[in-house]
Amino acid sequence: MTPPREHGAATAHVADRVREAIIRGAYPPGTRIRQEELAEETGASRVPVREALRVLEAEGLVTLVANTGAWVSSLSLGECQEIYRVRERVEPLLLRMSGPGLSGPVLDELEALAERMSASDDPEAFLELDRAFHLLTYTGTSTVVLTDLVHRLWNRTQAYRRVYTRLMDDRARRTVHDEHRLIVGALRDHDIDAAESLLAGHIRRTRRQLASHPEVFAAPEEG
Amino acid sequence: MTPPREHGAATAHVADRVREAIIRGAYPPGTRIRQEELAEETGASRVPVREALRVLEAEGLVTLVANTGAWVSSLSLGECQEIYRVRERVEPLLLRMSGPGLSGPVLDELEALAERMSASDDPEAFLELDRAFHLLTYTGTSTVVLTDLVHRLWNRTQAYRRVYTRLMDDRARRTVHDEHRLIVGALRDHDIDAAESLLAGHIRRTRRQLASHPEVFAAPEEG
DNA sequence: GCTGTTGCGATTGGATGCAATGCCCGGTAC
DNA sequence: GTACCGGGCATTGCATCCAATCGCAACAGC
Repeated sequence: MTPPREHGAATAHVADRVREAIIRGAYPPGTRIRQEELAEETGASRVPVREALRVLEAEGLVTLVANTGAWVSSLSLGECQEIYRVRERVEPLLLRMSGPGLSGPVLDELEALAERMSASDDPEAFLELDRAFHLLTYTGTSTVVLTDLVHRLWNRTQAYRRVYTRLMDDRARRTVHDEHRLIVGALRDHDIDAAESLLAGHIRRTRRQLASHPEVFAAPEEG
Repeated sequence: MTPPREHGAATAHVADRVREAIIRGAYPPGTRIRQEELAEETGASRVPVREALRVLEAEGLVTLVANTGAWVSSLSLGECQEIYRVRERVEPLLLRMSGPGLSGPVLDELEALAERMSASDDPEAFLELDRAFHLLTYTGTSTVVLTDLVHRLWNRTQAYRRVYTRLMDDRARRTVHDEHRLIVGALRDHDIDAAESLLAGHIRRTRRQLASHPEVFAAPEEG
């Protein structure tokens, strides 16, 4: 039943699994993570589990307290705004580097994603397609530092986007779809300046909307 | 001789020590890091050493290869340029948030640092004072995400700044000093827009100068 | 002389066991 | 009733031990 994994991959396996679970929403912010549990679930011992937790801590996804335990990181509204402000500055740069490298088929796929998004009204689908859309716009470059940074920023805020998504009204959704279509259009036109500034505005607007919903950051009741 | 450290701090202790050594230049890029050696040096066992290496890997300071070993990370010219481009966008933002929080005494200290820098002509002193200067300009805010990001970007590029510093001629140094003084001036005037754009130009110029010295990124001979 | 191979030593990866710490709960004093 | 204290248990932190892997060097074949 347990496929024999290769030697030297246990830590990465555990980290990948937990990261994925956090992003997927299976482990919401504040969730306690117990080493032994994780070890059992992943079929590893506690040593690679602990290394994985250190990795996730450095990524900002997990918070470790010495001699006490590990929890899925929570963000305050302020910290989340900080991340969005960084994204406002950094993602347009990444888009600038990526845009010229996006092939026709990828642009078609972006358009399709934007279309599917506006067709569906399931918040979880919105969340997933939105993420897929933006991250796909960043696949036109092989820059590693910048791409990695942006992925991390997305990961850290994913849980809060998930909650916020459920609060969006039709008008807010419409605006997002419009912006997405405009961004694809600018990319098609090779108007990278326009794409960059559209994206900056897109993120900035989202940040401000998020700021008007502080209830997103209320710590959920223990249950 | 070995002061009894508190329980639960071994990993952090090892990580701090290695990070400091990398920044100080004691471990240049490409240096092999052996677990047992480190364990002996720090008085810990290999378990916390391995956790520390994972942390440093996530910070980009160390490169781990499974079943093979750990090395101090090297940057290509391209990767370094990437980091500088990120810094160009992100540090002005941090300065914007920090500037209003800088007290009079801190501004005086910044001026003193800039002065000491232009007085000395030792490259190592230049390096250290430059770092101290910029990081001090970021102490006026309690933002944690952004501050941490900027520190990491500085850490990853420190080794290359060290090499480049030795290649700078008088004109290049003069320019740096002038820019530093202008930045302090703008901060004193509470002209945050000016400070931001001066800083962006400062980083951008450095990036371009660095790009014209690709020899900085040549892998040193094995020794 | 050069190339491919095989075995050994060095090093890393992971599991287990024990020590240290913190938390929770019951008890007690006020 | 509340606040403080102490002990047991759950959990984490770390050291030791063993297995897996890699690199290198000696050797055999051509």
